[in-house]
Amino acid sequence: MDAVDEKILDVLRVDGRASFSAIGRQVGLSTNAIAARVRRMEKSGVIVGYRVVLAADGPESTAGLEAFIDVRLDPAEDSEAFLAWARLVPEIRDAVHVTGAYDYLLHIGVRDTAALDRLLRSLKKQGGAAHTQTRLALR
Amino acid sequence: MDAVDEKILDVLRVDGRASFSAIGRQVGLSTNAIAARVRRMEKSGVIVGYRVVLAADGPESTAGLEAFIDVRLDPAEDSEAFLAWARLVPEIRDAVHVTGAYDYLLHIGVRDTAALDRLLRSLKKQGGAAHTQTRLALR
DNA sequence: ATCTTCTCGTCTACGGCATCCATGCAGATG
DNA sequence: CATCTGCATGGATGCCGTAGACGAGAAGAT
Repeated sequence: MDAVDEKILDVLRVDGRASFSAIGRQVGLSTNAIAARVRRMEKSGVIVGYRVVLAADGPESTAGLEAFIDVRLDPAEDSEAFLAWARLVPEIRDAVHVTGAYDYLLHIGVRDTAALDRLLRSLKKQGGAAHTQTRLALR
Repeated sequence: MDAVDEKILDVLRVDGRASFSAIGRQVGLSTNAIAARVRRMEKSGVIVGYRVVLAADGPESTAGLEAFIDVRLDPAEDSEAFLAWARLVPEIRDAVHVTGAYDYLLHIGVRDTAALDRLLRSLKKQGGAAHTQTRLALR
């Protein structure tokens, strides 16, 4: 993580699909050097992933519904894998491993109850949640 | 925005750098068809952009101890008064009125367990909490 | 029914991009 | 001094993205 890596991240923050050669032109390095650096940051965990930003379900923009979801994972599910998955779901603002009867506490923002329903389904199907409990925010 | 577009977005939500041909393989369309659909969604504003997701962007990295406290208020306690009190306590990052068995969910950050103990005491004495349940964050 | 037109897909060709491998070059280490 | 390691470049190769030509199906007018 040096100044060049920061420059690369600056580019990727604005355009997550920027090609390695385009990044290279901006920071003054070859395509290969950029690819190697990005690979390294992906492996070391600095870069968690990439995601599309949508107008429809941005966390703040149209979050009509805010909620907290307690999640108990399936015993077979890997905790790290769940966290990695959760970070890539735009509706999930934050996911925290906590003590108590449940494993994770999720802070989420969705547009409506239909979106909440979809999120809960994918939590069980793709996230590996064995049991969930949802509490709506009433702010 | 039909079912195919949704499928494309599902892929891009998980991997914002997925190639058009890779998406095409998953949804059963040609590279060209995917590119055209993505272009259309970008132009129409459904897709705002693409961002890299960094590990360092978490809201964390501050206090030594982070926790979530479920609070059930004394029936005599006024909800608004509790909120007003909570806002003045620096350790309380956020207080949200929620549905469920408890009234409020507090997100707090303290230096150590001693500070947590002090906070819990004042919650009951000055905050008017009838019952609390604390879950430590394990990040 | 036929023709027009619009939409949305595939197929093909070509230029650009990513990847693999070889290489050069500094600085640290024996 | 020799060598190892990290990090860059440059070239070869194959995949990806783009653009244009073309076909299939739906809707509407004559």
